[in-house]
Amino acid sequence: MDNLAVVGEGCFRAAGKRMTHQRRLLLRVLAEAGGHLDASEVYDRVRRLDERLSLATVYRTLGTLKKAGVVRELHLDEEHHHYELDEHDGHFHLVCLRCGRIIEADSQAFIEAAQAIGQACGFAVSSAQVELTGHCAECRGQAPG
Amino acid sequence: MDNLAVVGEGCFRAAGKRMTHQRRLLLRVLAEAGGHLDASEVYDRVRRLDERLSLATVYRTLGTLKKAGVVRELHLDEEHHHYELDEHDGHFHLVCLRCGRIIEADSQAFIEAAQAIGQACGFAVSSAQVELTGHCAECRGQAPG
DNA sequence: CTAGGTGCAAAGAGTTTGCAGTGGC
DNA sequence: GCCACTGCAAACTCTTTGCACCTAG
Repeated sequence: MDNLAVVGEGCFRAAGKRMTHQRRLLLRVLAEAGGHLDASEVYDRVRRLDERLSLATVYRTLGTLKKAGVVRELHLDEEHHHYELDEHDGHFHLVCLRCGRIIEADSQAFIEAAQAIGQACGFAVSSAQVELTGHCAECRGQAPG
Repeated sequence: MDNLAVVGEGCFRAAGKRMTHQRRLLLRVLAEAGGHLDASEVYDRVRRLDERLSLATVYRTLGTLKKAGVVRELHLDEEHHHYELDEHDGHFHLVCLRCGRIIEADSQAFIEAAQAIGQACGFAVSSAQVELTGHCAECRGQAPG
C-alpha cells in the first residue's frame, strides 16, 4: 500500500508543497491503516515512527492533505473527526449502534444513485459520504440493549 | 408544523421526561425551522422566544431529544454539529464546496440501496446519513474557485 | 412534596495559532 | 539562502458538568 503514499507525495508536490519527513510518515500511517483514523490515532502511530512529531503538525498536515484532496475527513461519531486516504471510490461506513464497530463497504448502486440525485438537483457531485447506522450481524444475534 | 412539536412532546412523555416551557420552545424552533440548525442557531432562535434560556439547556435538551429519537444529529461540516427533527425519511444533504449552501433532497433509490447493502453485510440498517459534496447549479455556472 | 430540569459559570475535549528555530529545494 | 514547515505552549471554540434553586407532576 506504499504506492498510495507515493501518490500522496505527488499531490503534495503538485500543490507546490514541500515533502518533509513528517509528512511522509503521516502518509505512510494513513496508507498502512487502510481505513479511517482519528487525529489522535494518527498521532499515536506517527509517534511510534518518530516520537518528536507534534500533534499540531498532525492537525496542520491533515488539513493540508484535506485541501489537496489526498485525505477525506469523516464525521463518523459524535466526538471528533476521522481521516482516511481519499481514493474517490464509492465506499462508505456502517456503524453499529450497539458495539460501535465500523464496517467499510462499497456499493456501485450508491454511486449511481448519488449521480442521479445530483443531476436531478443540478448539482455536480464530486464526493459522497455515506454513513449507515444500525446493528451488525453479531449484535443482532444477541439480546437487545 | 406544530404537530411535529406535539409528536415530540409525546416522545418526551413516553420516555418519562417532563415537558417544560424550555423544551416546548426548543421543539417549536426545530419544527418551525424545518431543516438542520446548529446548537447556536437553536440557541439564538429560542432566545428570541425567551431570553432567559441558557445554552447549557439547549445542549442538554438536544441530547435528551437525540436519545429519545426525536432529533437527529448531523455532521454536515467540519466545525460543529447540526440537528433536525428526525422524521425517519430518506432525506439527505448536498453540500456545495464553493458557496457552502446545503440543499436537502430525498431519494427512494438511496433508501433501497442502503437496505440492500445492509443485507449484504448482515447489517440491520436503521438510519442513514448521506452527504454529497460538489458544486451547486449556480456555482457551476461561475468561474471555478 | 419530590425529583427532574434549569441557569450560571467554570471545566473539559478537540483543534488552531503565534513565534522562533529548522531544513527542503 | 529563502521561505515553508515544525515544535511548543497558549489560546479558542464547542460542549459538558457541578451546584443551588425552581417547577412539573
